[in-house]
Amino acid sequence: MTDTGLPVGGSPLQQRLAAAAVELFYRQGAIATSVRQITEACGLTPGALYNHFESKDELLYTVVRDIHLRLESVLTAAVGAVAGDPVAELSAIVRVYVARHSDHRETARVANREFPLLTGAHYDEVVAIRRRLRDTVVDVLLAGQKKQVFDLVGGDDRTAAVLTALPILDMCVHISEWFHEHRPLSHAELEARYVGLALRMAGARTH
Amino acid sequence: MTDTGLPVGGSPLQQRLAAAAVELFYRQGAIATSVRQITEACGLTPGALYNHFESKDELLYTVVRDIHLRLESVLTAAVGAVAGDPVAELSAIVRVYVARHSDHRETARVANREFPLLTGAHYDEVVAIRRRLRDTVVDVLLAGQKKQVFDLVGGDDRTAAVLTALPILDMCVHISEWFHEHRPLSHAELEARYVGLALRMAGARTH
DNA sequence: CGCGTGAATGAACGCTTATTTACCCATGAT
DNA sequence: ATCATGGGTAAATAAGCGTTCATTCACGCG
Repeated sequence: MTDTGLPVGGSPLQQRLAAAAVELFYRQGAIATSVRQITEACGLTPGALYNHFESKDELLYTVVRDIHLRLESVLTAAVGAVAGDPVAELSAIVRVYVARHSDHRETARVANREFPLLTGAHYDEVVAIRRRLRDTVVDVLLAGQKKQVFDLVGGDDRTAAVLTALPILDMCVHISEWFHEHRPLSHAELEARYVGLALRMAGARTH
Repeated sequence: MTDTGLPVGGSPLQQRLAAAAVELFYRQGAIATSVRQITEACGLTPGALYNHFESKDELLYTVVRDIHLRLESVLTAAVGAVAGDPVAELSAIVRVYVARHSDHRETARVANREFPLLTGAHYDEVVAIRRRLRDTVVDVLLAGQKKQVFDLVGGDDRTAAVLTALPILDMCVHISEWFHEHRPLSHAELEARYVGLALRMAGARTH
């Protein structure tokens, strides 16, 4: 199963347009990318886009939402596979995030940088997904704290868990900002190191 | 000494224009902000901007560069004040970063989000500052590793130090993305928790 | 064969953009 | 008193934007 991290729904041409849009959004941002550029990348003229998407905004929404949903689906699968063991759950979360933000950093970066451009219900929907993603980590940390396998900085309340979850996610998400293929580091090794960092941040008991 | 984190050089009107630009760039991004909006915020018409800046691009460059230089100056002062003690140096770095990215998060966010828009020599100059900022952290980690007060994840080479410095900076920098005043947390407490996290990540010996 | 349909086209729309230009007016110096 | 100048304005410019429109083209079905 090859997983490019790109949106998968819709007709073949919708997929090609979405892929071209992601590529361009990644390189120059969504605002600076014109409908002309997107369609030209598919060998079409501007008007053709409107046979497949309602507007440029709806294309952006589709792309950003699908990337988020895809991450969520991969994440819940990975966490579910080791349910009940907070250390394993946190490790799985970090591995998924690192993989997606180094391997598919174009899509990841587009989703994270451009989602604030969405408006109204579209924005709310994506923000809700992001909150669910964050809460997944918070819940794992709280469960680990309760089982005394974690020792969070700043106490054992929810605030402490949030203020540990956010930095963990921040450091993983922003791999996509600096990761370049020429770095002499395999993805597996990067995952291992970040898992180590996250476990330290959570105060995981070393045994 | 009130420090807004805003650019300070230039004539009074240049400062007002720069401050208005930062405010607008923060809320809607530099590309989506028009010269009209910037000058209107100062009670002027668009053409007036060109009496004080060569172009919109040069205004962006000035703003972004000055914010970076200001952070660098504050940072080197804070590190220099505790030179020789890696734990204190790392703590000072994190405190400066947390303070600037929660207290002055408008300027911080503008600098971090918009700097890729710069081109040519302007871009190179800002990237050079950012590299110096990063290397400051790397050097502190390496010094601490050598003195055996740190125990880095992944060994004691420079790669291990870089791969610890980047996550530490990432988590600090991106406070500006989620920090809102209504969070029930004082800046001092946020600093303390982030210092705790960073020391854990560096494997600081607890004594 | 002829028709319906989905999809692409090229041209135009109305609007906004950054920037330039010509002009005007106050201030301060000679 | 005169003049230069810095800094403002309104207006013009050229380009680009997202989007719409009438038209055409190619294809599958009765």
